[in-house]
Amino acid sequence: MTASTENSPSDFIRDIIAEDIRRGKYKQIRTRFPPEPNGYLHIGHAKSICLNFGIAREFGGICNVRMDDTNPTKEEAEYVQSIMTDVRWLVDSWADNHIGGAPLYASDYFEQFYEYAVDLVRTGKAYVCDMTPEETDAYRRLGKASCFRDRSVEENLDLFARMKAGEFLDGARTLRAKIDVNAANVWLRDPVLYRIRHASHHRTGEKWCIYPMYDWAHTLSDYIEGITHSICTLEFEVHRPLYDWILDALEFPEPRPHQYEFARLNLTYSVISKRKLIQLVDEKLVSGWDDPRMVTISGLRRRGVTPGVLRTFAYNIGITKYPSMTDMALLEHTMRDEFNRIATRRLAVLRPIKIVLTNYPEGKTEELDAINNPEDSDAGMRRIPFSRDLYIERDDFMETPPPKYFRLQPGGEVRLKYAYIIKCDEVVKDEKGNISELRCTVDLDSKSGGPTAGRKVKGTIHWVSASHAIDAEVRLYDRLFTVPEPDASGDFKSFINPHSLEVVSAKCEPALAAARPEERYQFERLGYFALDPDSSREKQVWNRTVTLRDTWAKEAKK
RNA sequence: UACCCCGUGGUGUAACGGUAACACAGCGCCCUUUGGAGGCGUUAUUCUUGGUUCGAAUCCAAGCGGGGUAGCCA
Repeated sequence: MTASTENSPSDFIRDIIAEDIRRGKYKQIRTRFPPEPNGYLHIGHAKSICLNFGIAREFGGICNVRMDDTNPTKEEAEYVQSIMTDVRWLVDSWADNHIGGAPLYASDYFEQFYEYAVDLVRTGKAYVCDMTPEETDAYRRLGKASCFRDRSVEENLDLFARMKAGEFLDGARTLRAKIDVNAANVWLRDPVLYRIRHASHHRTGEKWCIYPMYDWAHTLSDYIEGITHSICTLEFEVHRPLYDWILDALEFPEPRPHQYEFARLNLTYSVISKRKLIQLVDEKLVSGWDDPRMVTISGLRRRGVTPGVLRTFAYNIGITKYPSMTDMALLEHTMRDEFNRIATRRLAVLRPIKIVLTNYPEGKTEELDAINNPEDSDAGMRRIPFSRDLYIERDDFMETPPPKYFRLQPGGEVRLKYAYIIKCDEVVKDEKGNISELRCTVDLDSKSGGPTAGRKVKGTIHWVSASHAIDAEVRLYDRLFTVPEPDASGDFKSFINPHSLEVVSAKCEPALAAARPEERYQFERLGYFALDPDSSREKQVWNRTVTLRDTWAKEAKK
């Protein structure tokens, strides 16, 4: 039994919040999820969403979704759409009443950011700097003051206004905070607050040609929105003194927001960084952002992963400051655990081999009872047609089996799930020596519920009636990479798993014709499957979300 | 190099000064009309060394190891 999201999570951030509440520091908790709209959301974002929305719902607060759109050269409206789709899908009924009116945009605060910047200049806490980017870097590394550091307030005010008015070229000047050029923390060495970019912004168009930097925009956005706990990943840890400096410099009253950092998610057999995901898409190594092998939220969704799985996974991995590497097996376990409870069982044969039951009447069809979900008595029963000609899984027959193989073999018996015990009498081969069909006899008394139904037969296999089966395309997905840490050494793309997708033509039991995209299915003995959006009325397309645990595969390897 | 952060079984986490717990993975057994699920069992000098304390995974110091930052990206 795995802990579910109903258990209240506990971590160092929630401890701090609980203490803040106990001391009455804030009237209401307000968190935020601040993606930059320059790519699709991935499973690492899912961790952050579960954290921020989880806190909002546990502490009766609100979580804002805010587009951090301060760099017009990288951001696109297309991404805003995909981000909101993913957030809403993940948050759904779990916490949708804790969403703070969505989405918000940092770009909506550009005017306020500018006014605050003017305040800063006026109080002598910021100045316009004419150095080139290279000079700025060099001086910062040396802890040397810019030669423009001591400009008068009047000159700074004038220059900043003219920056805004568009009088200067890209990169010609910046507005910098006047803090401490010698500070041990480089983010305090007079960081840039504004840069000049004559570029069209996806929302403000041509209105601005100066754009705020992350620290300035983010801190002020948090303050403007009344964020209480601004939670980000570890790489922003060294920015925290700047975050606090800005709040101090503007003399904002309490209650102020506070920044806390946690470790981002690392997952074995995958790459999570946006930069690498975009490479996979651009170089056509996957079919797109929503390729079911991608750890994007859209990819996982298409693969068949549910919001509940992602939430439980987030709960299972916890929140810490230790940069850990989570085993993909934990994600897979979370899927199996959830799907085992909810998935509807069906029979499907992925790689069919035909069998003929020589002593079963030609033209006869029986309807056999089958259980929809042994883990859920409310799921009920269905009937499966049975006849003389069947398909079974190619893997479920071996001419010369290894020890402990207890499926079908020449002269051997096996039980057909929900049906009869059969015995293989003859292996029919084509001219090339490939098996074309197996001829078997049925123990007609051994039907489930029949006189010899209790006979001990070691193996039970799935099957489907040949004349009743429906055809479907099944996409068998596996891990995208062959090594646990694809980006640990060298080029991650050289570790792509060539077998991460295999497409087969399957034979499915007729009940599957009524399958619904939102429902999860277990193809018995094979794995969990979900309908792909590529499905049409004529032809279903199934995605394998994850296989069942397979202890035989392990045994066979020995 | 400087500064910051982090070190608990193979992995991820818990234990909040009172004598190491849970999950995953692995291994073994039982059960099974899914080789699934389930059940039972099994695996630990808490990085090191000092210190504080009746008592330290927990507090302090140093060392070692790992990560992050040093864009006019976020």
